Amino acid sequence: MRLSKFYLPTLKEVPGDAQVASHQFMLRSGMIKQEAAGIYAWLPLGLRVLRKIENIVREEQNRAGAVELLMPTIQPGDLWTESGRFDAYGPEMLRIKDRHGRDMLYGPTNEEMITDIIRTHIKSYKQLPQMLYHIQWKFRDELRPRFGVMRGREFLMKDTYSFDVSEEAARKSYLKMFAAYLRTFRRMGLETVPVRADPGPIGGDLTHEFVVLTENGESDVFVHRGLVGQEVPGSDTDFDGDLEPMFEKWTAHYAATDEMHDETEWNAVPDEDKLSLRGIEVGHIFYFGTKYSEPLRARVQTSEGTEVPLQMGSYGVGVSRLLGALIEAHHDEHGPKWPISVAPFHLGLINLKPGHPDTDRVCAELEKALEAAGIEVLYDDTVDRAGEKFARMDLVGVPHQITVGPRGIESGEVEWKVRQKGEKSTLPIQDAAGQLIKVIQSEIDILNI
RNA sequence: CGGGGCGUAGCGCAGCCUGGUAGCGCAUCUGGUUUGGGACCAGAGGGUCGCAGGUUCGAAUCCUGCCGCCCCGACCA
Repeated sequence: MRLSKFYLPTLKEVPGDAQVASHQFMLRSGMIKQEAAGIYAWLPLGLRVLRKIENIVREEQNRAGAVELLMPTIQPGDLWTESGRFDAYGPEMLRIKDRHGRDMLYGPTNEEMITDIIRTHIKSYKQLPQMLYHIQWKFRDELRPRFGVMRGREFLMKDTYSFDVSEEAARKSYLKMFAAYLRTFRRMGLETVPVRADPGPIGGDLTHEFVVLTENGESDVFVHRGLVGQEVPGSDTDFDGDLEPMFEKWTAHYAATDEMHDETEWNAVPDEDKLSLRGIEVGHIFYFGTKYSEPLRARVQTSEGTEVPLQMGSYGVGVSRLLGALIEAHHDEHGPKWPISVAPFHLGLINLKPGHPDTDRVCAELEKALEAAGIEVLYDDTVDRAGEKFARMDLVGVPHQITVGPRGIESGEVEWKVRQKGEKSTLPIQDAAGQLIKVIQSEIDILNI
């Protein structure tokens, strides 16, 4: 991608109303533009990252056996009256009336609708289990949106719903998602910890939050050190197999958010194993039994011929929130440091002297060779000053950056900077592309667990 | 929703107290000098001063109402 043809409105100054690093960088690097409190337009750069995150989430859902569908953002109020949540949900739910005066709403979640979709066609235990998900925009009219996309009112969420005939079967579905989430976040270069969670308005007894540990997250988290840095389930995981050992391993130690914190249990943890940090919740999984299937009359016949309500669970990932969480977890004073799997571009190519024939030629050749190998290149072909180009590339946060100028060409070299490490070195022009392809490809492979 | 603050050019802000028809920095455009880590000189364009009403000869400035946005708290993916 040539920068001269890309819409990348970067800002030198920090917008006044952005408090946290991730919000500031997202605005400054031209990823998003605020349109109202908690409502953002996704500019080209931001959308690239959003899509990458979305795709990782999608791949891992598919791997775990969930099937994608797409439900509407606007829902009829009827379904929510049926479940009793039309009144129970409160002012967080954006209610709308259509031209006929019918109650409609912008969906804050989809338990009712998915149950409606399932109940129409699923009548037998033989059709179970079912696990469906979609990645769709949600709206929750928060009292106080803040921190940019980390607490927006409109946000992109992946929500999965599982349907089983029995509690034991439902637990298996729950564990599939538990494993899928560990893989999903790790593939984005995030360290998350599953913590005991508050069921909240969705309800249920078996529930975990997946929390990214950072310095300035939203909530306090109390975690046993033993949970950090454990190996996540591999790509060879048999999701239909026994996931209990995995689950035990990840829930063996104490981990809770402040609202579920138990001082007595916490005090039993040896001091040297206590990690008291801030966390950002990026996923939340629930098993809630028949909470919705009962009122919505979603039932199946068992092998004994009796009729039972479906056992359900729901599983959410804050896709848009992950952008904020990722920047909070990986940045320095100049900008984000994107893990390669979610970076908007793999590599930034800086042409120090556009118009200089040799420099232009070398840049074009590098761009072509890299892109042919599947490397996503942001080629800065503008006539801006060098300093501005470097600062802007840092703001974009590309993992790798190469700089090409007449001086380097004379000595047959290009400068190569690795953002994560802040290291600079040089590469011979002749095999610069080849080496970069190898390095980037291996980095991609490392995260592609 | 309780408490606090702020709305003036794309962004960051001054001017408001003490009314006289809008300014600074960055960004943008033109010309020139520069050019290897956020340049310099000269010039230019861009604003119904959040909206509505009131006071006044005259309102960004004073008064009233409304809207929007931000912060703290309560609440939450």
